[in-house]
Formats: sequence, C-alpha cells, structure tokens
Amino acid sequence: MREAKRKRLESRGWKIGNAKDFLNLSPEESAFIEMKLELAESLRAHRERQNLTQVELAKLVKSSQSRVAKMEAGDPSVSMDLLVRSLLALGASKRKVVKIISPLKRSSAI
Amino acid sequence: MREAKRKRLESRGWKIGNAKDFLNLSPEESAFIEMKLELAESLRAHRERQNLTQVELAKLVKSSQSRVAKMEAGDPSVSMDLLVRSLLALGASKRKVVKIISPLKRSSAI
DNA sequence: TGAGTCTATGTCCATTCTGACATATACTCA
DNA sequence: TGAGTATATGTCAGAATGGACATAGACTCA
Repeated sequence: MREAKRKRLESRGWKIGNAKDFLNLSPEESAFIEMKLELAESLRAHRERQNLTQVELAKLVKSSQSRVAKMEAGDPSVSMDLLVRSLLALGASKRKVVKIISPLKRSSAI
Repeated sequence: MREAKRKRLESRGWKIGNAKDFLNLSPEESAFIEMKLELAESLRAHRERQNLTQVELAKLVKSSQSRVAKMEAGDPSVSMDLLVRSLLALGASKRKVVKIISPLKRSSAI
C-alpha cells in the first residue's frame, strides 16, 4: 500500500509536469511509464468518443468499472497488456455514436 | 499445463501460417497475439544485432536465460509488459515500440 | 569423442495483476 | 432536497506472470 501509493503519485507527476527526472527513473522506465499513460489517455478518449460509460466498457472487456477507472487513471496496478487489450476491444466495438443522434435517425448509424 | 501448451501451439500456428481462424480466436485476441509475436521477433533481432547472448540480455534486464528464451519464443507466459521493457532496455526507441503496440492507430479503427 | 557454448522447455514458488465488491465523490434534474 | 448516474479509490482472494533452477538439444572445435 505504501509502494502502490508512491507509484501512483509518480505517475500523476509524469502526467502533469512530464519532468525528466521527477524521481530517480531510468530512461527506459520513464519511457515505459509514458507509454502506459499515453495508452491510458487514448483509452479514455476512444471510450468517450463512442459515448460509452466505464461500466459499458467494463462489460465489453469483461472487467469491472473500477478497473476501467484505474486503467484510465494510469494506475500502476494495471498492465500494458490490459490497456492494449481494452483498446483493441474498443476499436473492434461496433457500438457507435448513436446515442446522441438516435432521436433523429434510429439505428441507421452504422 | 494443458492450457499453456495449447496456447503455445496456437502462437506457433499464428507465426507460421498466420491463418485468420486457425482456432476460435476473436479478431482482438488474434491482433493481440500478433503484436506479441512482433515484439518477440523484434526483441530477438535487436539482441542478435548487438551480438548478445540470451544470458547477457537476461543479465541486462535482470531476468534469466530461460525467460528470455520464452520471450523470444512468444510463450504465452510472458506479458507484453516484459517484452516492451526488454526492448527498451535493448535501446529500442519508444517510437518504434509504440508503432508495434498502438492498436487503434495501425488498424484504422477510429 | 568430449568439452564448451548457446538456446529451448518444464517446473516451482514468489510477486504482480485482476475482477469484484464496498464506498465515496461529483454532477444533474425534478 | 433527494434520487439517479458516472467516476474514483481502497481492499482482497484468486489468477497470471516472473525469476530461478534443472535439464535437454544443437552446434562447434580440438
């Protein structure tokens, strides 16, 4: 719990300041964290783009809302595997932007 | 042990034939496996280009020869995290790695 | 032939990650 | 106000993955 919290804070630090040497991280470690954060942001962006809630995405990837929240928060407890899998699931998802437009044209939206 | 072997064979199958529906894998699962195999190949390529043995690479990434062998073999027991970390440790650029694992950019799905 | 080197495979136990649950916060709307 | 909905955070038991070890196979060289 100590370590977990520290790591989470570190991630946040990266997200905001993006300082090179925020803490004693090797270049590879930094690159790895940055990649995970990019995936996390991308995940949120794509989810919102498709007007899905975290609960819906969770169902889509057979996970839970809380884990989706952690994915998007760049929580250190989520693996790159899970992030990538989720992105793939979102990409393959055929549920579209229908929700907003549906009153006008029902169902036609792809 | 049963399941593990099955998955390993599947991976091999993909590597060779790259048949779409070799076994009942969803498109996302297939894409994910293919990504891991690309990372695995890339890892071996990088290592060999630098004339390192598996033992030396293992030392570099604080792992063991057997695990390196499994990484390069695309064994299902190795995570994408480990593959990416190892590639970065070998000096692969973040950009290059992202190119392999960033799903939605390459598959055009939104 | 046999020793040396490199890689592959199986197994074990410890560490890490995951889904699920509980709970809290924030926002909207009536 | 309070109910409804969406997201955030903590926790934990079980699943997935990790390093290490043993061992086998393939190859070279003397």
